Amino acid sequence: MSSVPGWANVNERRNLPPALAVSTVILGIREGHDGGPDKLCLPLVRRIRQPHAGLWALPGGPVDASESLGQAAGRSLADTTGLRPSYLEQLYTFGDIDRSPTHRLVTIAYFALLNADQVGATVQDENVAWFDIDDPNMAQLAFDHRKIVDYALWRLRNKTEYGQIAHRLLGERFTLAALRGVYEAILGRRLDPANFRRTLKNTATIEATEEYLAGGQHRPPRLYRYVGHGPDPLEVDPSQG
Amino acid sequence: MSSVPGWANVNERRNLPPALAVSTVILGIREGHDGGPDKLCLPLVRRIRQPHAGLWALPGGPVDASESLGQAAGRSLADTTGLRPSYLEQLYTFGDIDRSPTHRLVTIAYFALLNADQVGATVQDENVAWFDIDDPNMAQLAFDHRKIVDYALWRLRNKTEYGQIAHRLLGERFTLAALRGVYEAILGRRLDPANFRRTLKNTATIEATEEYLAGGQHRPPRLYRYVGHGPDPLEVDPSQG
DNA sequence: TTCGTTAGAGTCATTCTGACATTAAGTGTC
DNA sequence: GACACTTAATGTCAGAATGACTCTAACGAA
Repeated sequence: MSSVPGWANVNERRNLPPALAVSTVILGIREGHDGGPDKLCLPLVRRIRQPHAGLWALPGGPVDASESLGQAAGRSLADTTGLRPSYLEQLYTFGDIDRSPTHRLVTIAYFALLNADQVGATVQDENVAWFDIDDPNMAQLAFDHRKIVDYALWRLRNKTEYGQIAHRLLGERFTLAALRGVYEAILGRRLDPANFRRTLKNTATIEATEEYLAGGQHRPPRLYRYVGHGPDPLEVDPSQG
Repeated sequence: MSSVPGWANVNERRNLPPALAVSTVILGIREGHDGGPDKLCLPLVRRIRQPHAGLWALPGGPVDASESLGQAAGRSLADTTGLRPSYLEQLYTFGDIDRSPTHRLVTIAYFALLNADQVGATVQDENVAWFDIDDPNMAQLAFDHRKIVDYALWRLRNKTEYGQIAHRLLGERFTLAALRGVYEAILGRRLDPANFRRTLKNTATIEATEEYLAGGQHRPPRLYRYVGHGPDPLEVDPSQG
């Protein structure tokens, strides 16, 4: 993030089009401790340049002339955090005049999901860290990034089809209890295990495998697999990024 | 649309940030003739400059440095068509590299609704015209505007809350039959009048008035009013545009 | 072997939904 | 004025979906 192509300094860019950037809200799931509920969490990067140097911000960067918007989101994410999420979806474009104190900045916000394995493998240092969504440190982020995070959570909770979303927060195979934990973290309330099982069996996007999860304390649960249909019309394929 | 501030020509803008524009899909409702179902329709403007000169396109224009994105959508809409819709919502941002043959163009698409009175009062000339969404002329639009229209229709059909949307396509007061016509046009299928009435009574966002619509051929229907709650977190207020 | 815990299936009452019947209230025709 | 016709509005009923709950199965730990 030291030399930023495409972003001229304030004086140079009078009368030029707005600077264009992408930022990504990356959500992952973290197991609750002491049997508590699972929690949604996300990685933030510390800003090392003005404006808002020192504050935590969403990972992102400027849009390169040679890449599409989705590609820019995927690339800038890999550059700043090393993460390559399995799901990437455009969220909203923020372009109020005064959202940056130094220049006119239009940000296309993306929304990404990471499965549990990827969350665990993340390297953290003093400039990249994970926060629970209810962490007090989340109160003050750079720019209007707090607003962007809130909007991402609102969208997640109002998704009509959780199937896709939930399975992308887990691995390829998962137990129904783990899937229920994801739903509970998103919705913020407990669900009845029996009814949850029945409902999912009717959706036909979840398929039982013949494998069971061994090594637990109690009766080993069956593993399931997601067999959902095609993506939304404008969903991003992160493998192209 | 003759002199477009902010858009340099192709040679000038090598190595500059992408050009930023807004385009708006404005949907209105038109009564079906011969008792047929109501139809969704939208206004298009004919392009008078390259690229794609002569083709029909969504109304829009570049984003001015002094206005927010929503304001740019509202203003460019008034400039090109004279329309001032009662509802404006951001749809999606399109930024593929090759979506314009002459330059890198990022378009923030908006989605607007007009009520029946506003549709009727629109002036049409050879460069501004309304089309039914199933009109064959809609097959070839400038840029990727056909894709934008399709996405707007998909979003409209998948809205969880039709209440707001439907009432903005009608006037302040409306009959249940008119509201049902809007739903049928959006969903593309007939609905049972009795069940439709029952469902709406349970939503509590529609309120009966003491007025009746006179002048019809048959039993005069009661007029209803929309009393919905607040807007979505990021909904645009078009009165600010 | 017993106990504690989770997996998974089943029961039952309530609510929601689609299909359809019935009554109410106006206009136009003879 | 009687009648047919059309739409408005309410009611009924069966099947599906939902929430709360019970019961049995299968493991590890003691």
